Amino acid sequence: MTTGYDDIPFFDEEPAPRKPPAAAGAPPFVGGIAARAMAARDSGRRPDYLAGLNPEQTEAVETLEGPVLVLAGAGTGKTRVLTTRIAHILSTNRAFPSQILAVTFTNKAAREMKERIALLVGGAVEGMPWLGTFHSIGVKLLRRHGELVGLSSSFTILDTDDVVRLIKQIIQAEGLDDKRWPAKQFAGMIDTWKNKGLLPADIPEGDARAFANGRGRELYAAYQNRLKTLNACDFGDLLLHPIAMFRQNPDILKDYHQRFRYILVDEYQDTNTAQYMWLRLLAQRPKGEPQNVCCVGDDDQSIYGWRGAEVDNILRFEKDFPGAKVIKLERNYRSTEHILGAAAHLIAHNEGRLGKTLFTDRSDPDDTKVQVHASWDSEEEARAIGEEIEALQRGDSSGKKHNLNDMAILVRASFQMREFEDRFVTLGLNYRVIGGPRFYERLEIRDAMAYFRLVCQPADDLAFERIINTPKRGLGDTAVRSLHDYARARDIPMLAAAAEMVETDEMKPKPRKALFDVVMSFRRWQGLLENTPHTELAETILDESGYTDMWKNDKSAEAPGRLENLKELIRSMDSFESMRGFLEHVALVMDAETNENLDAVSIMTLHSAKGLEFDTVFLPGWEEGLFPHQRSLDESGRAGLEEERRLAYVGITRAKRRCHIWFVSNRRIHGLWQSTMPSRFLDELPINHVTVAETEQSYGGYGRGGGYGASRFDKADPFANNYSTPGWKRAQQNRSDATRDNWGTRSGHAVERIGYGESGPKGRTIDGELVAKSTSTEPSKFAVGDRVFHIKFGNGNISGIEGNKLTIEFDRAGEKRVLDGFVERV
DNA sequence: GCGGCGTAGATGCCC
DNA sequence: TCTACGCCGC
Repeated sequence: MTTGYDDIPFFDEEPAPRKPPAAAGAPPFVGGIAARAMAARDSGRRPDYLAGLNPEQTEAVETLEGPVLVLAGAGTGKTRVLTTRIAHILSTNRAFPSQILAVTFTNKAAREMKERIALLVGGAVEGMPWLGTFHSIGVKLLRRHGELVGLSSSFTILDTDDVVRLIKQIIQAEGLDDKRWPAKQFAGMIDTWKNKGLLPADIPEGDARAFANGRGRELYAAYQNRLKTLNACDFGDLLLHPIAMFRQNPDILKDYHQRFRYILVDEYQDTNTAQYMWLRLLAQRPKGEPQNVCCVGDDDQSIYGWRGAEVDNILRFEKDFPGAKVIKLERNYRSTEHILGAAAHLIAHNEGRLGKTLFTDRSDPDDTKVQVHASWDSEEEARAIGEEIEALQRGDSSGKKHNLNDMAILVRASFQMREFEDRFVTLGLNYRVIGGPRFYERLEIRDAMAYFRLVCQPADDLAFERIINTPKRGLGDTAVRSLHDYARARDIPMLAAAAEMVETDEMKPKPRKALFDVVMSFRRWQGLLENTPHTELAETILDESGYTDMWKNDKSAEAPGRLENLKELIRSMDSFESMRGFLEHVALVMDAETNENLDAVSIMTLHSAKGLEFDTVFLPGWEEGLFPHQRSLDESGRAGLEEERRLAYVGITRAKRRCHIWFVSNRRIHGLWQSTMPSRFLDELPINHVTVAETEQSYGGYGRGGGYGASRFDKADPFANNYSTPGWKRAQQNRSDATRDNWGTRSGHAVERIGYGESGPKGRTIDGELVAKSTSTEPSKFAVGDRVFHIKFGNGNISGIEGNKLTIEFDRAGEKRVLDGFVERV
């Protein structure tokens, strides 16, 4: 039994776990859990949290010593194992929460794990300081030890947009043509190198030569230097700097070795080389000491090879960690036999697997086979899926009505979404789109953040350049260029240069005055940083800088929404302790809240569907070229095909009860109609778990065999229908044009765009929800002055009505514009 | 400082 | 075919 781990010396700022006044030699307590666990043990009962685990899961939870690889198939209770394992470590007093390193890939996963652990151990564990994404843990390490790699603790995290702008500057500064050598492309190259853990000195000759006439390495080095002077990091650095820091400072690494008694990694199949190196460093232990590393993953769900993930990491685990125990979780708790059978048969076509086969022992009387459907073109596909959804909504064969929330359309590529959006808007069917640009990528949010960044981090030149003339202050290109030159010549940040320059007469009086005002403002705000509440400061900054006024004076349609977003930004700062903490959050976390009260079909890519599950899943677009995607095949050959197949596997295994696969004969690609072949994956589905849906449409007869030969799902007989005539197509076109002007016919039809910032293809964003523009002229069922209730904002009074959009003064949340469908009269 | 026009590019989007 | 972006002209 361990004792005394609370006196590890090196984290002064972090309160050591409280040590209860226990008798000498007694184990430390973690809240009341230990007591409960011991009581359970002493009474001969297993602790509650172990109840209900199957034997493999139990083994994965209880094998705490030594390296463990848990191969957890889709729907086999992976998260449960991870969280229970942590709960088990905690409640048996093997470690304090702060001694467990648990890494996830997404903030969402981290959040969910925290919540579930809290549930398991009765909420008695205050947080888990080292549970987070690779990147957020990287930030934490760098805030502590950044000076060892040349970063002060206030460093900024740049997002891809900042990075591209910075690289562009460097390319230009090097006298290169930034059109011939696009910054975006080079940013991508740097990202690839960093994923592999390569610093400028390490990159392969060929790579170095490939860009800017052989100056790739030089530019990469210049970029890294520039980051250092900016006191900034890109995402890759959040992994690479800690690696360098650990390598150069073995004593610090050793401290962390002592600290982290247990290491857990989720989604191990998605780790890239840099993450692997990072993990190896932290997982090292002196000979004879157990490496308590537990990696959880599924090689069959590795779908991020294109962004540097190395499936090899998981395939090689037993070699990397000698003596590793491999536990397979194959008992599936999610899907029906037919769905699992279809998925298993498909994925069996991949080579180089560790080999798992999912099974379920729950038989389901109305287990339906996976259904394959054919449509003539993508428009008909959207229509057919829409009908299927509405049918389920009305009630299935047994009369059961289904919620839209239990259905999802999972596409291979985001352009496929549009067709569904168009269709659902005309149907008035609620949907939500998940993915795409994020809240923090909105223009106004980025501007505001630039102000905050510069206040917290005066060396942040990128932020400075972003806002120096926003709002317009008459500090245009000329002024910025001379500031830039001045700063470069003296090797000081631009804000500092500005402060100096206003003391000289290098500038004309007008810009000089403007610049002087800016400099003084920033001085003032910096002075307020320490002892003003940060939300108040944020508001002050946006008001005094004239930024709020800029949007207030803006007459464009987006302006009110942007002001609303700024308010939302400030509101969301409330839950953070400081402005710095908030900045970090926004840099790392980009989640948008979903409105769970809205019943809506989810539309998302297969990639973003990983980890989710739905009763009914629609998988459209199973055609050669789209799925598997041609580019994947071209770029990565067989490996690419296998990754595509894993993607198909992920798609099918998202379904709990019903899985509908669709393919079309004609799809518009880059604007051109092309006739398409059914995906080879269709032929890889087992006939005994799949049915070919009889076509409901007038379109007659795919699957008649013959013709093109190879596939069971052969192309439709082009003469069996009249949809291919130019006239028909024109009619279709007219129809969709007409609907485009009049979509949102059903008042209150709600569309939620999660993660989408700027207005989507249509409509506008009101309070984060993209709302179909309604041309409805029917009188509102509400009247000005009505007292209403909104699930998120509470009670309020209607102060204005415009179609189906209400302006409401909420008692607590202030003025909001919401759709009438979201409120009810009280 | 904007709007109009021409051009390139058009998987995936985590942190 | 659609779009996003950069450049140019006012």
